[in-house]
Amino acid sequence: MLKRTHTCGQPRLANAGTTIALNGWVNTYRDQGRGLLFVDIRDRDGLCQVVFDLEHGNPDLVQKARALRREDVIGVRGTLRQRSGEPNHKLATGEVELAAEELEIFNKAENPPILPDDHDAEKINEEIRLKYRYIDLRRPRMQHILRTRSKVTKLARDYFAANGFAEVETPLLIKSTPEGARDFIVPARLHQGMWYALPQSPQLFKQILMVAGFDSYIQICKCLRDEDPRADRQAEFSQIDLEMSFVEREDVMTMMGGFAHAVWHDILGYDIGEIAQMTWQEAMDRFGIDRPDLRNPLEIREITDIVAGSEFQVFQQAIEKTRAGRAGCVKAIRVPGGAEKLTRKMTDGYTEFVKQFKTGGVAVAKFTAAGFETGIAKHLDPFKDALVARLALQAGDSVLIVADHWDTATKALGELRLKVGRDLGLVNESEWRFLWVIDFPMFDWDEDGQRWVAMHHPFTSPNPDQFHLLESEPGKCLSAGYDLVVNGSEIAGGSIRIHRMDVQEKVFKLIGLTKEDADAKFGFLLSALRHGAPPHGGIAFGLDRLLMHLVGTDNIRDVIAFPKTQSGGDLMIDAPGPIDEQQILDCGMKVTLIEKKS
RNA sequence: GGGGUGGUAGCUCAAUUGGUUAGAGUUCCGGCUUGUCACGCCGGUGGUUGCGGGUUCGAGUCCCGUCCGCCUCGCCA
Repeated sequence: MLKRTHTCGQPRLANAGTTIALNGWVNTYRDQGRGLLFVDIRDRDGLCQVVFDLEHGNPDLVQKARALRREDVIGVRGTLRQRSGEPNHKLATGEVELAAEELEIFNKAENPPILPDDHDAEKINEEIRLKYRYIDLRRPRMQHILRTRSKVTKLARDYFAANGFAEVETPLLIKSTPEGARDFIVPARLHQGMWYALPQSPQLFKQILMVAGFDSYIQICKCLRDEDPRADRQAEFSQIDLEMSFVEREDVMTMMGGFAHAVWHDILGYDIGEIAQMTWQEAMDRFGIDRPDLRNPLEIREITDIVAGSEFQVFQQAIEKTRAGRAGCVKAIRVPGGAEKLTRKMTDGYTEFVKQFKTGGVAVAKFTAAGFETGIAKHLDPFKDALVARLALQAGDSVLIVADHWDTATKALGELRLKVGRDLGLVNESEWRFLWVIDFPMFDWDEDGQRWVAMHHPFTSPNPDQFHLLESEPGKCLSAGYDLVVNGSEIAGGSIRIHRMDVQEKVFKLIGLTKEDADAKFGFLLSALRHGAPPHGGIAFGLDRLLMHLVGTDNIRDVIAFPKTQSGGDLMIDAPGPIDEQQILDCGMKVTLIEKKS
């Protein structure tokens, strides 16, 4: 085999005059006639121009090279020389070329269905790219992304190892849990009729590792949740998972903040500085979302108290609503200069937009020196002075108003704020705005189930000063959870855990888990808590989403080597697929599909 | 489970109101071409219009069903 002496991105003018060899794929070829042929050879780190000509090579060599086609795999040996033509400044190797003296064709390639060309890739149907993922991954962009991913995981191992963390693997075949996402399940052949579940996270195992005295644990692991994917969500995803003993909230946040700092510094050369903190309540009030994008200057203000006396039916009806113990509300966004910037077509679109969040629409009014104009102006005029003060209105602004249940209005305006910000170009895309969101509520009231559900997960501890609310007013009890948010995206989330059994039992009871159920599902955890559990807490960093930010993509499939589609399929290996009858029988089962109702 | 959108040559797209033999660029194949680098010039191959049914003298186009991709709501402790 003709082995390489360099990779294709390496040759420089300083190497000119030496004999080198390259291995790689034929990226393109440019045949200039019988005596001269250019071939760009590509490997993981770049392109280098190879020249076949009659001055350096013999006629047989040139003839052999003329048969080369895109994606053939070759080895070339020859003399590196300065280009006699113009240098190509688009290539790192653009000043030199390899004058070929020897060519080995390792493998002729069939005419490729797609080419590994970043220029084309944006246009190519993703379905085709996923089917031929081995060609798509040859693209420089994809090589860069997956190598960045590798750098990040190495950085994580180095950073946490330096801080005394031990990497411990937790099992993939575990037991189904009642709370949370739908589990992927696996039949247990040796226990016929019984099932394993694949882990949604190593949560309970890492807590038990704390009880087991490991003190500080890290794992870069796969997590599996059988729920519908999104652009930034896959059923199978990776996280950097850690847990620490003898710590309080700030200790975990400091440790993880340090990691985020290291990642942005080492990968992007960017100093993220001190990470700000904000309570969940403030985030919801000002931004309508628990992961605010602070690059967007628009803010939400509640005006329920101001318009409480309004005769406007929409306001009245909203205020009279109650749900989950919260009164309905009227909230507004001031859009600076909106009177001119927001067209009728846009504001009509906004009403359609918010309907998907189950609210009726958006009321719009312009504000001028003379007062409110258009839309619901006449309903706002009676409250003009108070509204001007509350919203800091200036002539030329617009106000967007939603009146509904508290959670509906908050969600609708939170999403609308993002959309208006994008539409008007208010977001500085080159900025990084990090934020810790803290003081989450322990529980959400589930209207359908008429019970409390854990907002984070049921092992999250209340904040130290909140224990007394656990039984008296669970709805007001704040947790010791924390989310790390960057540019409106949650990239890490965790909490201080409950380390005392009596507290854990109270929480289970609150979320409607009977003692028997709790013992059956989590008996091992309760037992562990009785046998010397240290105060502990942890956090998990979403590796895929982290990479999306670092490489600048809004498609999670771009940062996963072999991702799945929205229907959970792998188009390359054509999974999922059927299994042999015998495989089913081995598990003591037979399969009967329930017919879909039409 | 709901909403939206798309599927035509290997790839990216076009095709008027339902009307001739479904076109173009590119890949590929052949020829030409000694300084190109998204090389260039000439010629050629290439089609179950996702699949199944229906309406019609006639369907890529209209209707019904179905499969697949993407976006999204629900969901994601």
